Amino acid sequence: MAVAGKSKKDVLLEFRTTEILDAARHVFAEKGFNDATIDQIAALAGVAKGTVYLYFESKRDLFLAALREGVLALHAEVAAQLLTAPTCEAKLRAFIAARFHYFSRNRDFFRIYYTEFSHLPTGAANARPEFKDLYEEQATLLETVLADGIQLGQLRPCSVARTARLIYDLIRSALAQHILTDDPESPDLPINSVFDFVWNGIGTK
Amino acid sequence: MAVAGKSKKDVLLEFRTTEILDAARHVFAEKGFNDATIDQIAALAGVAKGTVYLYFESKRDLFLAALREGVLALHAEVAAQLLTAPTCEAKLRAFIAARFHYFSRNRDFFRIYYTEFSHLPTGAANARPEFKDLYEEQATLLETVLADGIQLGQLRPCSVARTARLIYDLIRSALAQHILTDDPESPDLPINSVFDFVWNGIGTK
DNA sequence: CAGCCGACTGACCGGGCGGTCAATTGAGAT
DNA sequence: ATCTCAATTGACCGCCCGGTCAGTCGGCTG
Repeated sequence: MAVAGKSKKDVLLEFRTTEILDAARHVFAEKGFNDATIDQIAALAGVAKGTVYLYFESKRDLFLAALREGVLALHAEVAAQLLTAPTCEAKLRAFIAARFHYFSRNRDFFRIYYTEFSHLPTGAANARPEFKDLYEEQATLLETVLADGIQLGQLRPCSVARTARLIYDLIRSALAQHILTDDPESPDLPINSVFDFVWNGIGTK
Repeated sequence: MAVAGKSKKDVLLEFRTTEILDAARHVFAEKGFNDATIDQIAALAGVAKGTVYLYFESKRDLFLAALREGVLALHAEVAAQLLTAPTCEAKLRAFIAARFHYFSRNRDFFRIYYTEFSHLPTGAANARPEFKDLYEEQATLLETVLADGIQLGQLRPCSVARTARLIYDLIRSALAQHILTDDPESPDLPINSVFDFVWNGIGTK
């Protein structure tokens, strides 16, 4: 049948694509963008170098594809978790927890996400405007939660944009501590620490 | 006199060194380590490429020297400010303010500091153990402030190491927003925002 | 079985840049 | 004026790696 015929080709294509993307994520995570080579990625994926270029335009394109795929999955998961949280406090906690859980399962991805994200604000020549949008999307999600909370009097008034960015980066920082120190510990402790820090600050009353 | 003779040579040496370090900082800040070239740095410093190698062993060595110089100056300034602060609350505020003021005056340096710092926790092949120490030193400073505050009952108990790291990264994040968006605005507003966030959290009460 | 076609291969190319070093310069010393 | 030598120069070298493409392979079709 037509469907099966098409699907057969697609399955192979998707298999190769996944294979290469996984290899890319691993090598990029290990070496960083500049020190990773296409040869290493191809070898890990079990294909020849030329094959990589049948599936991706360039090294940068491959990197961005690996990043994009991960970011989209992350955002989908976070958004889904937010929907199930009733209160503003629960939403904030869900936002933190969802990110911790996702990245605990995708450590290689966290590495490239973390460093790439750090490059963004420098606005260097290697600026990736297409990713500004992906990140903005999440920041906006958090801003909405904050704005609602302030509206309902559950949060102290503050600059929503500024605060959202602070919380966002705070979570990244805590994630780095948790993920990058091959710490197999459950993520529940850091999740609670971060939430408590954000919600209550460090001062007494 | 001997002093003058020696000093004459030293003055030239120091002049060239400074010249090259400033140029390096600017180019590295603009392009990042990999995309910066020694030729660009030499041109900006007004010397030939070979001259750079009379003063620094390698590209990496030059980069580290530029970074180290800035970090040492920063740390000296922060430590000095901390001494003048009587209470734990004042010390925390001084810690934040000193960093904002230093980096406002050294924007090129902030760029390389920021990105280099982001690479550290990834522990990639390009790990720079010598810098772990420089950073640790500051984290320890902050930990001492926190430990004292808890001791005196001015802070809620918490994991000192973990919290110090969170605050440290929070400041970096806020600095990035302030410095990297050619925002000429006075640093006082973000300083207060960060302090308030750290001290009180976002929740009501 | 023959012939076709698209997926895959990997030797090769070219450019870019870190690093070198023989040649040059010029400021004192004699 | 001439010598000396340290500081400086910039043409040059060689490596590395992203990207290419002529050739191979294997499965499907008639």
